Amino acid sequence: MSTEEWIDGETKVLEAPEDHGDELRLWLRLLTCSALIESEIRRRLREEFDFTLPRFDLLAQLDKADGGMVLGEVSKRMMVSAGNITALVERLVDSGHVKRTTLSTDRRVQIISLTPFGRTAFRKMAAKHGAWIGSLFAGLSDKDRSLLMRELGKLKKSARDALRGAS
Amino acid sequence: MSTEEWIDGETKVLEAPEDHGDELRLWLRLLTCSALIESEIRRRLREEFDFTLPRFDLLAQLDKADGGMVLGEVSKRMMVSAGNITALVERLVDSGHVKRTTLSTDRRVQIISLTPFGRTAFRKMAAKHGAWIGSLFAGLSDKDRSLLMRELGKLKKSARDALRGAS
DNA sequence: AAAAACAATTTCAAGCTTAAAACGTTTTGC
DNA sequence: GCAAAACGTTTTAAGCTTGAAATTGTTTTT
Repeated sequence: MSTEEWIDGETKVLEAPEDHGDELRLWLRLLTCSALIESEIRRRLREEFDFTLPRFDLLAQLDKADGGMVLGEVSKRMMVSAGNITALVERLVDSGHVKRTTLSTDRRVQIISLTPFGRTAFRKMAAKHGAWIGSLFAGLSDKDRSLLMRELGKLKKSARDALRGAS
Repeated sequence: MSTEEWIDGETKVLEAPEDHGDELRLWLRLLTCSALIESEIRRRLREEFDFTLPRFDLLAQLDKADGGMVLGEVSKRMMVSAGNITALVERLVDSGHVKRTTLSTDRRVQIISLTPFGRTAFRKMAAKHGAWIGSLFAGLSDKDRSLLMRELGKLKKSARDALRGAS
């Protein structure tokens, strides 16, 4: 075996890893973690409160914002399409958790907010939700958590940067 | 302020952090990362191949398994309900990517596998898919990736352990 | 002030997802 | 051998999700 051949072999391994195997495995594991936790949260919300995760998420957005929120803002924060929000809000209004008003100065704009009933219901669920998440993450030390937080921050930035570049 | 009060205050902070704020922020960030990456992958699959992510994922499972796969196995590996698979497979059979056969020794069991067309189509998409993931993760160093992999491994274990304990 | 551009939301069609019930099929226990 | 339990899959009803087209309302141009 000549030196050239050997170096070429190494070079290929080092400089042309075009299969992205590491990244794919990492992505798959990230997805597994999300799916595992998310499906458990969905199950418990349904069993204990007869509620769905999208409904809970929307209420959570409204609980953070006082004075209500414009539909478009809800859509952006929840990272779902605008059309999605329409039906979701419709059902939450029906069930009495949310009320909607049209902005008087711009009649295109819908503002939604929690009803007192909605706020009470949300607070009750949120307390349990926090405990569930707590128990699912209980196997991680403080160090693990802060490490994970930091690394996910880097990933978020990496993905956002890639999106900016692509669009 | 008495010593008792002061210690009690500290103790509360150290031993009774019942709001789970850290864990919730971590969970939210994990979700943000998944959603960001997943929606981009969905978008590109649709734009470049007119394909959906669930269809791609199912093909990926079949590509890994040679000799086909039992429906129940597909369902478990994809972490989706059995009823979901039925319609998904139906559409993939219609589009010619997948073929299905009934196991002769147990007529309850359906085995599905890639058609040659399906395999070709999948391989083409998978190559692109790998590159997309690669670019979305490009901002992470090797060190970051291995760290993230390890920490997500711990999270996976933590969540699974919590699930075992709860059920 | 028309006309055109832009904006926020809704509607629509298609597909995904779930839990629960139903349907055949196979295995188990007696 | 046969009833009952277990199993793998499909069906069903309800809700979620999307992108694109349509609707309605506002602002900008001309």
